Amino acid sequence: MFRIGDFSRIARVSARLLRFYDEIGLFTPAHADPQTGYRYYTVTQLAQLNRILVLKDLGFNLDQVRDVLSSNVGTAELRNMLLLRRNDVELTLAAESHRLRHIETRIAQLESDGALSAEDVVVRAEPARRFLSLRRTVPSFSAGRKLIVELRNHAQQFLPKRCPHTLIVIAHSPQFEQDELDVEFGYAIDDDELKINVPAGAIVELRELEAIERMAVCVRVGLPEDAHLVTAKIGRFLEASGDILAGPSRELFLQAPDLDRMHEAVIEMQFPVRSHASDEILSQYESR
Amino acid sequence: MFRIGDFSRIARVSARLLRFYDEIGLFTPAHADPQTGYRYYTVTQLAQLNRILVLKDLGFNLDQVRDVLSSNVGTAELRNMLLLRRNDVELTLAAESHRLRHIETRIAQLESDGALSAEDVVVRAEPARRFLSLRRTVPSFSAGRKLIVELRNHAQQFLPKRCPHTLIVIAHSPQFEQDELDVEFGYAIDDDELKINVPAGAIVELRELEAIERMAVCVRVGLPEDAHLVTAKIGRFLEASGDILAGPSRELFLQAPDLDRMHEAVIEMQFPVRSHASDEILSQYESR
DNA sequence: GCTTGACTTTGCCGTTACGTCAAACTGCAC
DNA sequence: GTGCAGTTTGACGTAACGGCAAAGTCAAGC
Repeated sequence: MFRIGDFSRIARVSARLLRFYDEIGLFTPAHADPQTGYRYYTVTQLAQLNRILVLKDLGFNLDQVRDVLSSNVGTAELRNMLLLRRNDVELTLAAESHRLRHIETRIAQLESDGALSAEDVVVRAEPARRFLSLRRTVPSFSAGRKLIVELRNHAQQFLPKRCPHTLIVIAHSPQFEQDELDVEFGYAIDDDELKINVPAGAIVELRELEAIERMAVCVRVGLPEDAHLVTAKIGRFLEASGDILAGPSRELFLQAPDLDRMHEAVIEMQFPVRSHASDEILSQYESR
Repeated sequence: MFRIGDFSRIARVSARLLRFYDEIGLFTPAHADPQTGYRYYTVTQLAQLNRILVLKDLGFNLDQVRDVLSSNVGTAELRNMLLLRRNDVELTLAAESHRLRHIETRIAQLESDGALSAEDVVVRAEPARRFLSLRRTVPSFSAGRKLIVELRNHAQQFLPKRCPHTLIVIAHSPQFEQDELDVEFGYAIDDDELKINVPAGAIVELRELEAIERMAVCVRVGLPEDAHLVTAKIGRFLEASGDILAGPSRELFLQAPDLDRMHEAVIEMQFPVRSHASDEILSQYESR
């Protein structure tokens, strides 16, 4: 029988932690003096404690450790938990190596430019949403603007009064095409539950706007004519980070005023990206 | 000027987070109505917020983000911070891939044995300490036991009354030698500040016991004759985890009673280990 | 038996970066 | 005026502990 101090020195665990584990019922002393409250541990408890530490090392949280130890879980379930853990660790591993590459990008930038550029480009995930849209091939962007009116006219009848929706323009043709632009104008529906019925023959079409796992995003204020500034920024970002474009870009109208006051518009430009190198690094771990 | 809800939707961060950032002074709204307390944000603040998100993405905590943004840090300092971050990320990366290998080891064990074996072997770091010892070559372990008495007799004069110390036995010769055992008996001094003077001619010698980064550890109770059980356990652990032995093993007497009651002793067996595979994985990232 | 110092107890606060209510107040449309 | 969506502050919860303080306990020395 050891008192908590001796036991903590032997087990190389702080006495505070032993008390904590006692408190949460994860690891209770073999004996506790009812008078004084003193905790007494036995050598055989060293093995128990070590089991806890091992499971913790594997990345399980204390609730899971408790479950495993109290044998609430059988072998099969334990195997599943381990497989889940492996998955999690692989994800964090991938995320961390991504992060590492970003950091190195920044260091390189700092050394060449002396400043952080491309600093307002952010990468994030974009969820899937329903999309009520029409798609056309137009000769120019300015011609495309008329499509906004057309979209509004044809879409409004299918949208309930107070249905939140966002105007999104998708550029299906590659950036620097000649004078044939394949663009899609549509409203993204935020409410997933809402029922919308669009007949087959309608001019607008209801489809799913795909989710994008990694979307490089930059906000622009003002006329679409300023878009090239943002494009250049994204270009520098891609160059620096080693990512590549992975799909048609989108323009999301965060704040869309009337057509005659477009310079007050707030537009988020979205570019799906894919990491060129991370696949290799990932396969490292996936191949085991 | 946006109210917090619109701004949060545009920036894709929760309103609660914006209030929190305001509260901690990281990101304050461009304007706040003194009457109502309503927060108002401008489009230009989107860029500021994005800068914050980028730095957070790189793994900086909010204090560091604040420092970087308030330009308390120059370019050189920022570079240093990035280098430090890179180091940290590389460490977590290495730790995670270690963890992944451990998890896979456990899965494999589970699939072959149907149970978790080697479960009470723990790997941890061992700090460097001063070591007051004598080293001999003896024919057998039982002969070695006399060395405990000799050590005590010769070491006591150099140790102050209440100096905490731990008996450690180091097996310098490989595990399964013939009948020549190179062993070292000594006391590890816990108090680093304490001055200890050992003359050059003394039988015991004061040296530094090296720190071990990864020490596989297992606690044993009772006679040294039972040591082979633990050795076998460690062996299985190494086999399963793919680690290899990386130095002389140690026996640390956690609770050393009198010589005639050795069966009550609590002994921690320590085996320095090195990961065979992790070096390759690490070099992956170190080579950039 | 008494003192002293080392040890232990409980309890409360702090950490990080937010999420989750709850009650009260505001803005805006009808 | 009224309803309702939006906003405010505030308090509490998270995971896994570390730190500190006041009070009680143990064992050894006198």
